[in-house]
Amino acid sequence: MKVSREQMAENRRRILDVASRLFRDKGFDAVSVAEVMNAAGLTHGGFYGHFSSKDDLIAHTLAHVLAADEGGGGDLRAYVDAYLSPRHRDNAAGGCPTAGLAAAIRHQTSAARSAMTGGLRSQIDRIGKALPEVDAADRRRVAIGSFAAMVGAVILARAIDDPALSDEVLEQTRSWIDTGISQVSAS
Amino acid sequence: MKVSREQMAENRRRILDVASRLFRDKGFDAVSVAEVMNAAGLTHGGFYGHFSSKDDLIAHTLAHVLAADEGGGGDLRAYVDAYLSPRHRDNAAGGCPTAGLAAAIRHQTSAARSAMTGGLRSQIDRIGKALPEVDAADRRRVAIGSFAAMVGAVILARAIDDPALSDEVLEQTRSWIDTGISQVSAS
DNA sequence: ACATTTACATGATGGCGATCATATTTAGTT
DNA sequence: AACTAAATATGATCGCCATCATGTAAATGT
Repeated sequence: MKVSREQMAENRRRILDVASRLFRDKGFDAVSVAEVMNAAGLTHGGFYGHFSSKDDLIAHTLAHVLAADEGGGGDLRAYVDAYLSPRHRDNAAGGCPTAGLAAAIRHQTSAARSAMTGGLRSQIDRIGKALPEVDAADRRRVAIGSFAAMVGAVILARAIDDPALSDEVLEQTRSWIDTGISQVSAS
Repeated sequence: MKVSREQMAENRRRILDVASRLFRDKGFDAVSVAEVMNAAGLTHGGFYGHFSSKDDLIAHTLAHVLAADEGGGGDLRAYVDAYLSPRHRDNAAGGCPTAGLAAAIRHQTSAARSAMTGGLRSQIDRIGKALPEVDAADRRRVAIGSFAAMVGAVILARAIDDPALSDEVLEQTRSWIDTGISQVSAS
């Protein structure tokens, strides 16, 4: 049955939303097209009316979720703390798409890689701009170094099978970033 | 045809070697059992004489490659430089298994997660011991923070579709680690 | 109202890949 | 030398999944 133009747009949005959660949670390969459609309250048949292929869905999902992901623009200290929290580690489905998906981008189409590159570029810029206390000359280094450490720490913490060591990776990385930032502060 | 006891052991070693390269290069899901066996110069049939399942192969491969990966024990500065080089970024198949596989471990069996955890623990220890110039109180923080940044930077650099930005992520992270380490040095 | 288009549902299809069954050949053993 | 057991090869099987084909009914335009 046909649905209203508006309803269709909402369906598409819901597909992208649930796809972004499922992909972050289980990875691109482990999520089937039918699973995404079911999670969006539809059946698999309508899929190709919205996207030309699963790869196309992946690329659009990345653009969608990276555009929505605007973290790091405000209070950087709070952002880093939340990023390196056990809560974020344990919430891959709703967490940072970079931490959840960046490593898998290597095996995706060039459209997906391009979307991810754009997302990373603006994320690095946002973090740099949120470092007013840091000398301009150091900003880019601090932004990139900190973000790399954050992403790496969350990936490692999620991989580790020992809660104590996993927590320690998060905490020590937070402390390492903290000292790194304050030591290059202009004040 | 049956082969000698010794030949079989060598076959098993070769299976693990090629599997570790293929998995690092293409990811666990994108590599089939038959592909591994062919790369090892065998056919798919003999596989289940060596391993009970693909998951079993993954777990053994991780233990194999993480035991072999002894980087970071010697000159730390050289290790960091090599790790954050374009050469390492472009050589996932032969590169650090943590950078290549850690993010995918979340979706693997507990045996695989356990193998990875052990590998990470010893890697962090090795880096800590390679930091003689750093105060003992700071060693763990520096080791974990640096390693997280290294892993994160390589993952990001591999995800980015723009050579200039990818190179910059590597270089800025190297510089960030450099200043971070020297500023907590005891000397 | 009617015609037409279209979004979605249901139901194939085809290929790939993990795993299993069986045959073959040869290393160990006696 | 003959026997047995084992390692690998060849050839199914079975399920999953991306994609396609077709039906249906409701929305939109006239």
